[in-house]
Amino acid sequence: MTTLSNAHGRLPRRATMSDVARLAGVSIKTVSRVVNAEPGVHAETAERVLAAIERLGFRRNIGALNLRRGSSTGTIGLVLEDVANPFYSGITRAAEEVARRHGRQVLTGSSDEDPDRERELSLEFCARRVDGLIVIPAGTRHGYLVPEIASGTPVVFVDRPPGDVIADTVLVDNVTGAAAAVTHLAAHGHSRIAFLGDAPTIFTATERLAGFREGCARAGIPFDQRMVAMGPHTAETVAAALDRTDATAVITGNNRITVQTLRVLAGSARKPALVGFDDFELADLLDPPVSVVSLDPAELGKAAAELLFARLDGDREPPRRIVLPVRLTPRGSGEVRP
Amino acid sequence: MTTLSNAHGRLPRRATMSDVARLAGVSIKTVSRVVNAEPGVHAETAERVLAAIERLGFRRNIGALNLRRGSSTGTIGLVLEDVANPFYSGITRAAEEVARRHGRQVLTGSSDEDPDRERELSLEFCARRVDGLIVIPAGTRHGYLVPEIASGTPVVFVDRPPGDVIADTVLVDNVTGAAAAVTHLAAHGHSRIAFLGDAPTIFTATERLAGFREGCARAGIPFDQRMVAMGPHTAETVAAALDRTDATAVITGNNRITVQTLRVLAGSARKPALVGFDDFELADLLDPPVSVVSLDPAELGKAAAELLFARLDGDREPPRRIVLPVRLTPRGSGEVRP
DNA sequence: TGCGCATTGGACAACGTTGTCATGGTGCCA
DNA sequence: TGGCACCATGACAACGTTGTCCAATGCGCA
Repeated sequence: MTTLSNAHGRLPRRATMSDVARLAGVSIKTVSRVVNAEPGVHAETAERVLAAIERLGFRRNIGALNLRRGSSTGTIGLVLEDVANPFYSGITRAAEEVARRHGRQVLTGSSDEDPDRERELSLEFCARRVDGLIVIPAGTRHGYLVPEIASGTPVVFVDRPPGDVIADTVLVDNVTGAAAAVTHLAAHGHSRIAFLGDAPTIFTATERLAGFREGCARAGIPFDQRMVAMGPHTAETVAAALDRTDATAVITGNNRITVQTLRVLAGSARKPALVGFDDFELADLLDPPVSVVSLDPAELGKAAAELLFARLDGDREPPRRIVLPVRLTPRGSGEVRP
Repeated sequence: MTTLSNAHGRLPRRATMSDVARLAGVSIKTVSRVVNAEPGVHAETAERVLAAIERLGFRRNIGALNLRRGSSTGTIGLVLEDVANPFYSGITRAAEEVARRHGRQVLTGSSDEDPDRERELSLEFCARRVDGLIVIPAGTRHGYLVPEIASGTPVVFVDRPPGDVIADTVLVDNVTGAAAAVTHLAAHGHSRIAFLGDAPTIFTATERLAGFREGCARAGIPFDQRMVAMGPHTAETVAAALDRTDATAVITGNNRITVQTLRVLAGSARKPALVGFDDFELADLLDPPVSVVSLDPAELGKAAAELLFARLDGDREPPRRIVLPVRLTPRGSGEVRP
């Protein structure tokens, strides 16, 4: 049992090849050869070097290696809104997985929907010379990335498209999904359907609203602005929106809003039909089980990362826009009769 | 609208200070001065340099900077089990937050409970010269980190203690928590209580089992090995365990098992009382609402990161072991009568 | 005119590593 | 014994940056 601490004080300096070389009585280059398992080192010498490495706890400095080799840093950057949100952590995990297969590690950062923070994170990642960048945009202006991409750092945008530039983007089919939700509810007899969406500054929010309108039109339901409440949402705004309408059904614009709404409804006598955008754990165990329009976030993350690595592998086609289909999963909450 | 791509082919090289200097007609050092806002550069010269920087899309290479300065790389590493699990992504977010306050960025990696992967990730982070490491151990042997810590990379273990070394650790009070769950159930008249825990190789699993035994003893319930099923768990193993016992109440050992159990129970006529370890979103909206023993993962992440940064700020005290209290949150599922 | 001084710019080394090339020693064969 | 190939090892430069130091220029002032 070893005690891991520096209670003795004085911050030590990490051993370098130079230290190892001195201890082993060889040149730096020989140490390098041993570390890289290059041939041409006498077995006995290698032995001595390895002993010195062990003794000093030497570990090769990857930063210096990257500088010297001028090659990949073996990292990619991932800028998202909030890792603690299961939607984004699902994306993170999938991206991490793909990165691992390609021998890369992942730098993550949460922007909290703050465009400045998104920019700051992205640019700092670039300054660290990540091999590529996956960005879930918080802002609507991404010109700041032009020089980065021009300099060879591929960028893939996920879930929302970039503003004022054209670049690789992976989206989900928000419009079709929201329209499908309306169609589903209409098929169950609903005609007074409320839509609780996120802030209109957020791409997915307006897309889903557009899908809602489209669905209403197709179902012959006149669009009524009073049935729409865009976020950001708190329990109060959700409650107020529901009180304001006589809706028999509600479509919620993302997983956070769905949860807010479920909480509000739990404390209310009203039981409108409900279809949420984004799936969430236990949705099937609620009473009634919550119907959702969803896509596995892992698919988004995977698609984005694979697109990124295709670029890193030399894909020079014009920017792609991938739109992943969503799936309506009826579970009960959308079938409640008016 | 700019198209961000390299459709023209040929991977470009990033501009360096040397390129900027050539374009601006000055020496490299002058560029450095401008970039670092050092005094002693004629305004007009600085202007030229800035123009060149802009034109070339130059961004200072942080790797080279760190090498030269020999200082901090401005990163910390976080090795966890699975970012997609809300418990760990909560820790991640909190650690990220603290890191941000200290001007650091976070490298994350999921070990998937694989000790080799944990080791690989940790050592690679060290090779990248992270300023510190936060590890949620998958394995039980951590001697491999001794040289790293001796070389000045502080390491903090979270949620589970390290094996065969003594180091900074942040845990939760698993024993007390599990015992409290038993006490709670006993107070509601239960004496046949099952415990579904994770694999006994996992520290928290055995601790919680110990707490379970302690709680039984205190409540005067004879401990019965047949009431215990340790994981890993699937829907089948959970169902089998429940079928095998005549338990009127169940304690589940972590958030995954709780969810598995809820699913199994949803398809069953039995409605045992239930107390889960770890809170989870919507636990309060299930029917009945699920009682839990829990701690906000953010508190764990925050405590760990703060301990790490205390070390980085020069704290040389002997290794600390912080045990955070857990809280029993009765919500209904634990009150079901036998 | 000569001197000191402030201002501005540049040469050079170094961070830790590896690629290129050179060197010294050994063994083999004619 | 001379020539040669080969093995093991090392010297040096370079990656991109900054810290240290020195040089050149221009100014004020005696």
